[in-house]
Amino acid sequence: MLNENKLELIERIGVFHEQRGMQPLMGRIVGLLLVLDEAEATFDEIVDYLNVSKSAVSNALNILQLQNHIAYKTKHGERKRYFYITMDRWEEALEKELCDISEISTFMKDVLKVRGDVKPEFNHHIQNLCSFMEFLKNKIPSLFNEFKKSKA
Amino acid sequence: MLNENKLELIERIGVFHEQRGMQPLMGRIVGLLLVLDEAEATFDEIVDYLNVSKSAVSNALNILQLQNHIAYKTKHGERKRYFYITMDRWEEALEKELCDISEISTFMKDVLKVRGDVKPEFNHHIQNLCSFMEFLKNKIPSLFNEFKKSKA
DNA sequence: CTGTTGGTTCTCCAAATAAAGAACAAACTT
DNA sequence: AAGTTTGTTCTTTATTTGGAGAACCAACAG
Repeated sequence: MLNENKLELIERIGVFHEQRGMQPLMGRIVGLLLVLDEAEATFDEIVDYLNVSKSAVSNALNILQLQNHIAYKTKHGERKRYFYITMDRWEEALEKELCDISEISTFMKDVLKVRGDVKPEFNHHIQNLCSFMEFLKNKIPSLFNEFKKSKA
Repeated sequence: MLNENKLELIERIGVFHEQRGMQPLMGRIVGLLLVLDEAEATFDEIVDYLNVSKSAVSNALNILQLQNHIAYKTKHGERKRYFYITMDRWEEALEKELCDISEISTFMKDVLKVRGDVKPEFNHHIQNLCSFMEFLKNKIPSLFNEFKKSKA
């Protein structure tokens, strides 16, 4: 059993991810795998800790794997899968998030294409937003670099 | 009536926002207000263009206003409201989005608090993620500045 | 005060989601 | 070959969501 702190934190993490489009159980599994000291759990452990059905866990784990949020390893002599969060790739995940946002500019460009010139100021704001998105996207790698340097 | 291009673009914009947690009609209204040459529409126009019920529009418009995505103005001698996207504040909106993401670090810090030291490497990755989030958050204002300078 | 315009609120319903549970299957054990 | 472990898949079900439609209301017009 998990203590109250951990349980509550799992729920918070669950809700956070839920609000970004994950289905509820997926977010909770992410929370669980973050909170467990060993940072991993088997299928059955997940079922027990979160008190949900096997089918729900099976489904959630598969989606999480497809989205590269988790992976699993096996241990010698065991058939069980040990699922864990691919924390070593947080940069990738975060970069994806950021690029995701800057996807706004792809459709904003299309907005500009279909808009007439009745509201030049409005159009100009859209232009600016697009430009900034470009700017930001290009900037991301150097942000990571700069960060790494500041750590060294 | 809107042409095929605009209609399709409205749907794309709708889906984009839907995936980030807006209810369907809200996203479509945002699309409509972006795509219309006048960049504004009355309540009834929205009902007609999108072919939905007044109740749905009323509800969606209220939420969009609460979230500061849209606003309305009135015109002399008319009672009608002209709703429009507050495009002049795209920086604010974007900054909010970015801060929203970096909210990850608030619960990641709590994760570190409850985690033991069994997996120091895992913990270290979390540390790094948190640090980068801080770094990014602090960097946002100077990114806007740098962008403005590059435009001038 | 009666009708009209512009919008809101309330009740109901259809569709989508997400999970339960049971049956199933593959791989390994004995 | 009979059972166990480790999941998966399929069917059913409870809950949530999102929008329709009608009744309602406030402001103004004649």
